Amino acid sequence: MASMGDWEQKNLVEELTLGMELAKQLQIHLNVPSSSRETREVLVQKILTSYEKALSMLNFGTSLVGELHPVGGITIRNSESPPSHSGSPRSEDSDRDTRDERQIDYGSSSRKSMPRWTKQVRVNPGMGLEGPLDDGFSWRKYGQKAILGAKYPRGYYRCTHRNVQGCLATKQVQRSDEDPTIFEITYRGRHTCTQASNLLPLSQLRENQGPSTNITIEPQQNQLHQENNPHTQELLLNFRRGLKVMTEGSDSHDQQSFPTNTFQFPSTSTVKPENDSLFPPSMVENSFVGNFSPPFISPSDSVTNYYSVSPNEMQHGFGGNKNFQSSESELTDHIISAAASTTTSPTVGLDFPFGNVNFDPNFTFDNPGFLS
DNA sequence: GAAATTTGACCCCG
DNA sequence: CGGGGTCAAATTTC
Repeated sequence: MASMGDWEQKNLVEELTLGMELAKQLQIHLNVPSSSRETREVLVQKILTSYEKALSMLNFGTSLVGELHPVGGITIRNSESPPSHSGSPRSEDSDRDTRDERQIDYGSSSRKSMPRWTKQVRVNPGMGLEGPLDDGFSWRKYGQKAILGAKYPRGYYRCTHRNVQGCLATKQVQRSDEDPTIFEITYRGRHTCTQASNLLPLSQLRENQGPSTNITIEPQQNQLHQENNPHTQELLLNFRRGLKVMTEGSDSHDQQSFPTNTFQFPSTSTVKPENDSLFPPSMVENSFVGNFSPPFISPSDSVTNYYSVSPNEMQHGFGGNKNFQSSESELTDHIISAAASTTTSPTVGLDFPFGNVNFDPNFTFDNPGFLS
């Protein structure tokens, strides 16, 4: 594992460098009248992706979005204006893009304590559906129900590969009463399926993987707080690149233990509009999967956090160890909401979770060459 | 014909 | 008891 640190770091540097290059390109484009807006946006997008990825690399161990209390309690972050369905119609029209906010809550629940987080996505009819529509996973609808007080029915989806791979991830899509453009998508459980299609990193992985298998992710029990913050997950997803992950917990808890998982990634999405949706699948969903912060990251020595991403998940951790949380059952209800994008770039499809990403304060780049 | 969706029944929990 | 979630048979779609 130690070797990985370098590897990660190297990647981080590369990623940031890439971001810088992209920014330069954008700069150039800004001065070139002929460059299309699209081109610029593409660049912006790439830049964002690059940074997100970089952040995700360092973010792992510490950050959760905002600050979750290490142990429990409820945290609410950045609650921009929650979609005020009821109250005043969102007067802010400034941002029409798909904005999303989400809240997570680690489930208190019972048996399957799986983490659960909600994302609200707003889709603009006008725009292309560029949004993050795809979370990359394939979902199969297994139910729809009218919910009390809600005008629109709620759709229930589960991972298509559930039977085959035991992927327990599910999501619920509920359209907001008044603003049909807003969809609240609640994800439960992480994907364990391997529908990888775009595993870019594969090549890298191979090289790196030592004796062991390539990306292996084992369920890890994070006994720490819950680190899986959706943001991170999202980040991960967004870049569909995986890194590697190592985890230590080897014991699998209740749920199924997937032997080693490889990360999964989304690539195809098969989301379809449900009957209640007015829009095409433009709505999105995103899912991610877990990540966590490996226990091995020490706060003090920052840099070495290598980390990896695995959009995979470990599903234990949350519920699995009830011990750590038993004392406060509440901790399960962390809620984080993030508002992401600012009014800028209406057309950016990605939402980015930035706003809340925290760096590890201690983090330092050892690498002198970093961003040189 | 296989796979996905629809939809009412069924189940669990508060 | 009722709401919310899931199952599963029927049906539709590919």
